[in-house]
Amino acid sequence: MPVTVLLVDDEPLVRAGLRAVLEAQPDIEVVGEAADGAAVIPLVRRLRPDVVAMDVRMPLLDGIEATRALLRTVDDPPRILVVTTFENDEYVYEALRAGADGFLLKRARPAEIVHAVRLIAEGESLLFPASVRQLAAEYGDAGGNRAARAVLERAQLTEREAEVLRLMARGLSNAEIATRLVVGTETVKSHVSSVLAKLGARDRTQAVIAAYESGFVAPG
Amino acid sequence: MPVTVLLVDDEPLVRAGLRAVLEAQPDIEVVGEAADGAAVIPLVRRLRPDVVAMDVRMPLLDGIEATRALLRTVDDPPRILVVTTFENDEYVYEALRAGADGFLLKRARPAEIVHAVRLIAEGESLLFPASVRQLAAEYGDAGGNRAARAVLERAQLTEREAEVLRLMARGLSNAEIATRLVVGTETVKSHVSSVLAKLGARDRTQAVIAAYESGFVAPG
DNA sequence: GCGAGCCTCCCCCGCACGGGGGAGACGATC
DNA sequence: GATCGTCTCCCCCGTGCGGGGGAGGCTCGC
Repeated sequence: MPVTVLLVDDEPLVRAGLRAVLEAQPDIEVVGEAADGAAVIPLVRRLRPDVVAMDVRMPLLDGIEATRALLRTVDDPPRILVVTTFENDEYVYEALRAGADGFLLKRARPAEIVHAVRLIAEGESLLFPASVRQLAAEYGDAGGNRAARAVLERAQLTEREAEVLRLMARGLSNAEIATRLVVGTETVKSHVSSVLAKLGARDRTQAVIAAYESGFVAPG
Repeated sequence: MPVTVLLVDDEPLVRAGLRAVLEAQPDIEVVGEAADGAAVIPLVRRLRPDVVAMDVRMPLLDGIEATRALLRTVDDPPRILVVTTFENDEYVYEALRAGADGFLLKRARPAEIVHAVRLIAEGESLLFPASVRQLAAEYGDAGGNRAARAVLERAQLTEREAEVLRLMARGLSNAEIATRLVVGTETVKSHVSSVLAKLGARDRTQAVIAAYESGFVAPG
């Protein structure tokens, strides 16, 4: 069964673009569109999409409020992928706090967009978009850590996972962490994988960066 | 030809211990001992050791001053390995600033001591002793970043290496860094290796940690 | 002119890492 | 009692990573 997607954006052009990109994939199906946040809830109830790709900045009801409303009022709500134009849009972080599962730049390449939808649909997070952070930093991002903070708030690491992340952030290898925690390396790998998935990090380096950026660990 | 080592420590017991550990190695030779910093310079001139393993806290002339004096007055000075009892000894960081090449805990296991001497002799740095940082953190290290700061001061990264480290600290892979810098991945690997060597880091994760701890990159 | 340092690229190679599965044990919750 | 989440451990497998070499071209300073 294909991944079903509902597009929510006030610009028809963007909706058309997303539709074209996504429908080119055999395993992704765009089941509906909405032009503003207010129309989302009834549509979700009727169409039951797996993923809602939602713009943040919209008239009437913005992406943040729409996200809150969705999660509050709909049973078994869809996964929410926030779409934004700007790499350092504080609305995005608000949306993540509200419960969105990931975010995506409109200028992303088609392959990235497709990848993001698939990941989100699989229940993964998409919270460490390196490209976003790079761009943000290049443009003098003064609040990049807001994103990371939102990440860890939403990450919901278990106690053990948090412990593992702390040790990763001290530079320990999986084997060293295993020794330290008196468990097998396979166990550590399992925890590390969970941490990476929850943070949306690709590798341990990115996870450690997220830990620093979020204040989960602090220099000094 | 073996690595020649001069031991400098005011405690005979420590000297004897280091000698026993080091001389057990076929490729390491202890060529002399000194009980305080003042005796070091003439001994170094006469014995020309590859490595001086030097205590920091000594009567008359401490390890910091002895290090400064050595580097100032001796041509082709030996590599200096600072030996310390305490994991968070600010004298050590002073010594690193003065020009020491690495530091070592007295409580380290023999294999680690041997390893440290060999590394130092080969011209490598030993500036990211994870064990030290771990212990320091466990004991409530409030100034652990002093060590890291000293590291980067001494690391003497080239412009390119610094650039690569910055990108590593943004979570980029070697391939991504290569694309960004418009060079080959082999080139990036070469720079990364240099960075790791200069920082005494074992892998990119540790390098990124050092970057954060030193303030080379900052969260937010 | 010549060397030193830097940047660039190349080779081989071992291994830790991370993805993708699964599975048993335990406690809490329903 | 059944279910869920967590923690634990296991398998296979591809590959990015890092160590170990080397080498050519460039600029700078002696």
